[in-house]
Amino acid sequence: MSGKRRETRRRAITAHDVAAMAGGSQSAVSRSFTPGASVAPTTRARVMDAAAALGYRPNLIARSLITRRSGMIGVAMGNLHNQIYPVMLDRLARDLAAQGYSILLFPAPLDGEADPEMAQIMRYQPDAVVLAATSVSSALAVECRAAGLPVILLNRTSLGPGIAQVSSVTGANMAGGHEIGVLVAEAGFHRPAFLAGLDHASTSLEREAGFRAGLAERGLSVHLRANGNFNERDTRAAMFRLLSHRDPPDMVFAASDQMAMVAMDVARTEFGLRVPQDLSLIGFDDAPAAAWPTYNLTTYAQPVADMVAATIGLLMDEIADPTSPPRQIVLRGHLILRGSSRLSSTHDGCEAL
Amino acid sequence: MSGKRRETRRRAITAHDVAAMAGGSQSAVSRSFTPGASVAPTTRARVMDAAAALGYRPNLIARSLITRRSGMIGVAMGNLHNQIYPVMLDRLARDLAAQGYSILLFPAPLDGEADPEMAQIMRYQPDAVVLAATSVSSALAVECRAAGLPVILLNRTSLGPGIAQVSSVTGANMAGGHEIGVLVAEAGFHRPAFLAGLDHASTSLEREAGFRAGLAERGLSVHLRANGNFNERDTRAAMFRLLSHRDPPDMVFAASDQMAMVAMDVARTEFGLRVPQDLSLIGFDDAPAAAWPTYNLTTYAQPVADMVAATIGLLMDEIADPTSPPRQIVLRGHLILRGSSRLSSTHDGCEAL
DNA sequence: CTGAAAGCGCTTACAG
DNA sequence: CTGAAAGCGCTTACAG
Repeated sequence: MSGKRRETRRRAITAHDVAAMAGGSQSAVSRSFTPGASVAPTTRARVMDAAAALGYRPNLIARSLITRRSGMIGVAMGNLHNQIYPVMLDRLARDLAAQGYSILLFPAPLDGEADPEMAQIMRYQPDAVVLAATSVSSALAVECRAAGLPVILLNRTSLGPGIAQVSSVTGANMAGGHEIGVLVAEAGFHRPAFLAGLDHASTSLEREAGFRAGLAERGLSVHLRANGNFNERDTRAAMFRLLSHRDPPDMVFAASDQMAMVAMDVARTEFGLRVPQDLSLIGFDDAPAAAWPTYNLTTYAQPVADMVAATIGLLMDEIADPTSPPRQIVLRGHLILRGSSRLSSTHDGCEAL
Repeated sequence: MSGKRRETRRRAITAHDVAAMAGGSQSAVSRSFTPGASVAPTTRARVMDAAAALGYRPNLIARSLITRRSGMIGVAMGNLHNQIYPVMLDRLARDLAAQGYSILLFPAPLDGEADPEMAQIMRYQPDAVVLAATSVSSALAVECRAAGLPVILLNRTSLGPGIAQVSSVTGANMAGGHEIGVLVAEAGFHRPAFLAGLDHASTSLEREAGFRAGLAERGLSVHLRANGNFNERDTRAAMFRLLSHRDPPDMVFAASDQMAMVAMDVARTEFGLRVPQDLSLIGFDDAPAAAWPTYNLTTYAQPVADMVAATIGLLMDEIADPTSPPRQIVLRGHLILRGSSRLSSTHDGCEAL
């Protein structure tokens, strides 16, 4: 009768089955599962009993076709090897689950264009999209938003045209870099170096800009600069160049903890330097390993929990009203002074920025 | 006319719109997007032109309702703080994407029961489920499989009843532990300790069993044992207990690299021990940080790429034919001798196991 | 409070 | 090769 393919995947239990068992209509079953719908309590009870007996749960795919709400949030994430991202993803997934949303994960390339794959994700009709990867173009983000699909950039901002047209949540990259720059200058360093990430990444650019501004305020400037590009290989090479320089740096500020840790390994192992006696190192993020005694890394801690909370807040607002104006949220973190740097904590921060 | 709610989310472009523009039926549009469907090349060309002009892409939610294939794979993952899991997830996501599948991510609790949340995921009708967390019960896995939903356990096996009813992919935990046990005994250690993970986790149990067997073959046994439970706090406490013992271990084999690294930090920082002169440390996984010079950790490398490939292979087989018998795949890795342990590499492996 | 009916956007026999 | 029609499993006006 039902000329099924040879698969034995048994036909799923539907609302009709429950209706038959409970002695009601399919509509009644649907209403019983809809909070606030008008059903007699006795009817709902009968339906729920039947549903429990049959193991019925409404099919969310079918529901989303009619409600135009999938309950899924597309998340694009590139560099899962940088500890801070799994930490964010974990938090995001748990907090979204608490609100009844699920994550459709989209692995973005580390470099290059991710837009085609991104378009594929949209075919699943996510209720919103979180972009925590640099490889999805700002242009696409702007386009999504124009089409009424909420987009939140997490730990990045949009550069270029349309910059203010899409929402973002970031740590205080500029302020953090600035605070570090000021402290470094005040601590008496003379040859500060910046270990940059990818040059098109807002995180790296903003941290560098803040760092340079902070140094400049105290009459210092970046002595050396090299690109680690947020990956291990380039970071190692960059550190080799910096430390092989005829006039090597006395401190290195890395655009991420992940790079700072690789930098420390190179300094210690390949150049026999003591940290912080011979070289001070500072990172950014407060990745879990930064606190491990072996690294004991001075770093500007990003407020991950707050960032995720803000992301979800924006998400919910924009889902509720797609016309709500985009917002750029910048959340202050705090500097954590650890043993990898000779720095005093006397500085009182820089509220001015 | 179309009494939309106040949201301005503009009506999506559908196959009807494309049909109207291309001058054909909605069926023709659908066929044009279905590889191998019978459409005249000229018709398909007209449709594709119109689709491109309108920016149309078939709605996968609607498609999956009728095809009963969602193209989504549910992935339950618990401990994203253990580096090996993000690495696996990244690989899994990229390899699945290459086959046209997307990941619906489900953050499993680190301990306790994840079954209710798991049931929620199933409402999205995933084509299969990958469980890489210990908190989803084997009972649920068996149940899914009975219902025709393919389930693959990744980096864990099913314990208890129904053990052979669900597919799994693991590294050679037993063989790896065994190889380490034999080498440790041959290297002349006298007081080996085992730093265990969660006692209900198959990974920890199998690695321990192998280790004990290897030691026993050479007339040695585990001198001390403590539970780190795969988290930092318990691991630190466990190491304090082991190293404070009146007769402390001369080597520690940890059930994961993540624990081994915490153990190394405690040994060095809190007890002033030199590694490996005063204490040898061995881990399991070959997490990225294990190779970093600071840790330079001897470890049994899990073949992550192979494990992911095998998982996808099983997935595809079981999706194609849900009646195909479950398989348990165990993939050999290899021991990587690094500086954290005094071990010789003369041992020739243990093919017998 | 309830059921019959329309419809979400597709795929797929079915009959030309 | 093509179009009209049924139907995937739901939600939601609509009329009782």
